[in-house]
Amino acid sequence: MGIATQDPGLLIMISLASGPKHGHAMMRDVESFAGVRLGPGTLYGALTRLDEGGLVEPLAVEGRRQPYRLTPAGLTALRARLGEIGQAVSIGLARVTGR
Amino acid sequence: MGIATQDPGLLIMISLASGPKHGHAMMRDVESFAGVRLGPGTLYGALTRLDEGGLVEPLAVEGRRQPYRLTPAGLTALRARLGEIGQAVSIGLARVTGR
DNA sequence: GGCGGATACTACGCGCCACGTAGTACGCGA
DNA sequence: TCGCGTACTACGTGGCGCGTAGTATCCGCC
Repeated sequence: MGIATQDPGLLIMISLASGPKHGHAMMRDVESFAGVRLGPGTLYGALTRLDEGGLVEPLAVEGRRQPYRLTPAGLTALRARLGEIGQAVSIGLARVTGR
Repeated sequence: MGIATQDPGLLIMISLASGPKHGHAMMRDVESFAGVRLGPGTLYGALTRLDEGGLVEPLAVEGRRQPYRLTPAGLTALRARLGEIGQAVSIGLARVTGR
């Protein structure tokens, strides 16, 4: 579990924030930093949606690999999202620890 | 999760972490601390699922109001969840700021 | 040189749930 | 008594998370 079973799109974007990667590399990265194993259906489905939403974009194919990177809009969206989530989480942590 | 903000269950649990509340009060609380407005279908649906999962439990009805509170299991789950999300978010923030 | 395993995807389908809309009912102030 | 806010219940729909299966390539290794 982990952030577990939800929002693969966010995990993918965090992964791409450290540089362009192809699908399989994102799987490994996400698993290493969040402990979440995304199946292929989950990962590539979310990746396609992020692409359609203009948050990530494909780079030139490298053999069997299709690399992606964050678009400027994606980076902006990620920052905003992380800020909002971080705020909600810190409020939550304050509430669960102060009792 | 939203890490998200698309996880009404998490928002509800954070709301209940500050004390028992009835549905409508959670709506207001969630909107105030997360800026997310949950519609009735979203809120009560998620609340029912949390109840079925043993994470929250209903208290005695007060007129038209049905209050809920976190169960011990719910509090434990919330703490764990917030910790995991917080870690992923801090990693993400480090990545988006260090470039 | 063929065999097995890791890599890197594509394809497909099921089921849950986020979300909106509509409807019900009570209470309160003017 | 009319309207407005409160507090829900009921219901339908589409999206997407997730698993499974299939395809193809590349790399040793004996």
